[in-house]
Amino acid sequence: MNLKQLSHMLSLSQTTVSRALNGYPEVSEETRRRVMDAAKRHGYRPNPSARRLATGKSGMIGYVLPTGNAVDIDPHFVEFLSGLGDYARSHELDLVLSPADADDQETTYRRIVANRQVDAVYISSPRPADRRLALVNTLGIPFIVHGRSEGFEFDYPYLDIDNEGAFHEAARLLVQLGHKRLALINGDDRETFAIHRERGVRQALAASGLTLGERHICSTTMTEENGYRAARRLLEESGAPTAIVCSSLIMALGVVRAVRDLGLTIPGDLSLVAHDDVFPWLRPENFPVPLSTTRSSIRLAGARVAERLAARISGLEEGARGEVWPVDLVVRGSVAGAPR
Amino acid sequence: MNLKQLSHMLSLSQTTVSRALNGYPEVSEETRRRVMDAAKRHGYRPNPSARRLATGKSGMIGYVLPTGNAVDIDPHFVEFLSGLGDYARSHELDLVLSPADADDQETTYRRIVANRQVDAVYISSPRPADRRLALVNTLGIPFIVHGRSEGFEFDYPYLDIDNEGAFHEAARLLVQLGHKRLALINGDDRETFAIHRERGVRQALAASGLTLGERHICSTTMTEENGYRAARRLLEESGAPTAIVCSSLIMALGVVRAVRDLGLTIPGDLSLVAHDDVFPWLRPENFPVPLSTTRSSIRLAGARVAERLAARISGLEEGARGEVWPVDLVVRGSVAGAPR
DNA sequence: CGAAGAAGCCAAAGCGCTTTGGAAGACTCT
DNA sequence: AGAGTCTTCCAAAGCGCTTTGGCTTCTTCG
Repeated sequence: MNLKQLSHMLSLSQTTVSRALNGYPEVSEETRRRVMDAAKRHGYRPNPSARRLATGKSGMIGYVLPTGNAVDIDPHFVEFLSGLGDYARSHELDLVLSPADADDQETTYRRIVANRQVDAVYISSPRPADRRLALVNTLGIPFIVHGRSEGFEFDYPYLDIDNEGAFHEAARLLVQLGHKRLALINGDDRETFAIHRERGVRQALAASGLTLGERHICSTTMTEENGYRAARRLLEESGAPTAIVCSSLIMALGVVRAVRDLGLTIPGDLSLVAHDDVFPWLRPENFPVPLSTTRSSIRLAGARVAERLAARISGLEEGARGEVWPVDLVVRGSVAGAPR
Repeated sequence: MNLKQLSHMLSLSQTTVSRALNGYPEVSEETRRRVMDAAKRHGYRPNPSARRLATGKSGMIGYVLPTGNAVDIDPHFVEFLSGLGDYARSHELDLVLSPADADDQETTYRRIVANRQVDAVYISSPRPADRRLALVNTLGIPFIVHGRSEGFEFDYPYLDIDNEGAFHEAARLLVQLGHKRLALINGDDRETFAIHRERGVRQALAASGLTLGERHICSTTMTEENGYRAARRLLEESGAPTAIVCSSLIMALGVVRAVRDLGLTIPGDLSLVAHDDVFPWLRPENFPVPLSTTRSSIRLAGARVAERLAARISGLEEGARGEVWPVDLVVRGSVAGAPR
């Protein structure tokens, strides 16, 4: 059942039927009702390929997926996706994943824009002066950044959590508990979120006249193993930290293992706070010692990003609105006063 | 630059240019070269929307993503995706994720097929007599199942690992080590993979005249917490198992925690084997006691599925070929002779 | 009463590609 | 030489929608 047949059946022109269906004003209410009715009765669905060719709109949103043998997709991605799906599902919005060589995403961005494959894209894990951002900005496709970049002349729309504030709070709490030697086990410090977190910790320390020792900061991919290694190194050196702030629950798993291996205890010998993106399959309250966290649901962020992308596509949202979500500090058993 | 302009520029008809570009034989080699050359020089790229409207082919593969408030996407998904991306990237094949209400995926399948949004789909985590399978089979869209179903009249193309064999091996090893009371902490037993694993364990036990006690089998979503709960229940009852086979590394995390909480040790009091899908961020060799596993890279499976989907789209693969990958049993420190 | 304006509809021209059904010329064969 | 067969190309008809420009008909108002 296509437009031609439907309009024939109604003894109307394709123009009128098309307009009736798409809510244009040049058609009487009565006619519109008749058309809508017939369309529903016969289960008419406009052919997206045709609509697309005519309008250039695809009704899909895009994400360029960095891949490569040495590239691992972050497990956070799947939670973000859940949220995105939650929104997209109810709006018949599909997501196109375009895999790209992690070292050359530009080609892919250009392709999906030139081909008009998607109406909008989102960008995640941005870095300072991220080239992708500059690119999509000049390409002129609607976009939203999940996270933030730095060092651009122009503004851009984004959704981020208050990483700096969150880690500031976490560090401040630890300082208040008497800790003088803090360490930060961070994610990849080429990414903005990690920079913000470090900044938050440093500022909290500075506020009490403390500093983050040069050897008291690590930044690596967020795996259990890297968490373990970092913690071991930190804890085995002289002047070991009495508190650690950690960028991910998965790394915290490694920290906990290291602490155990060294015969130490949490929070007796070491206080630990980690960031929790809220995974359904790994919860901080279930750590051997319930883990204090800075918490923010990445899934909700996914839903919000989808919502805003949809709004931008339909022109409801414009400009470079940035949105920063506050982060909860949830105190559990893994923190205590500094040992002496 | 579109076909019209290009053909004008070459003083050829659109027909000829189109055919030259698409490798049809009705065009002389010399003309073809001229056309190819000009196309490359002017960076001509056929408009996919137009091609799509004309041919009905989209050059994309699809996946219906079950979503919902109570639905969590499995973290395995991201690894599978990495593999899929590895292949797809080098073939300019995009993946369309169509989020659907987990309880009504049929509508979405029908939509993407009717709209010809994708050229092929894959189905994951199938259950016995899975309706999605019957559906795509009748809808006539090329597909591949990642995993297997059971109880259908028809054959279908799939890629699966030898779950039954893997768990058979694991259980057999434990039995050989003298364990008489085994337990299985499984995934959701409505899914075929879980059924196969259970079958494998049961058969290994049966071969030695043993059985899997009714209360020695659990099946739940694969989270750390569920692993913990299952293990606690198992280990606190009288007649507790001396060995556990576990369907996921994440659950195994919970098992290890439970063992610790109860003051027991691995492998002294309990031997443990888990299935490892090979996550970059959580590795069995880094468990407190290196974990024995049945190992199979889900990432490689993703790449293979993409490859086969591409083959099916281009007609290189036909029929209902099933492919079952063997699984490695990797023995590490977490297994030992049964305590007495 | 006639002109101007609004409302409601339509025919047809795109969008940019593929594919059908020839047609013209070159070549082979009897 | 004439019939038949390839080879190589082309014009035009789709694919199914949106949108432009215009044409009636009906109101409204001086």
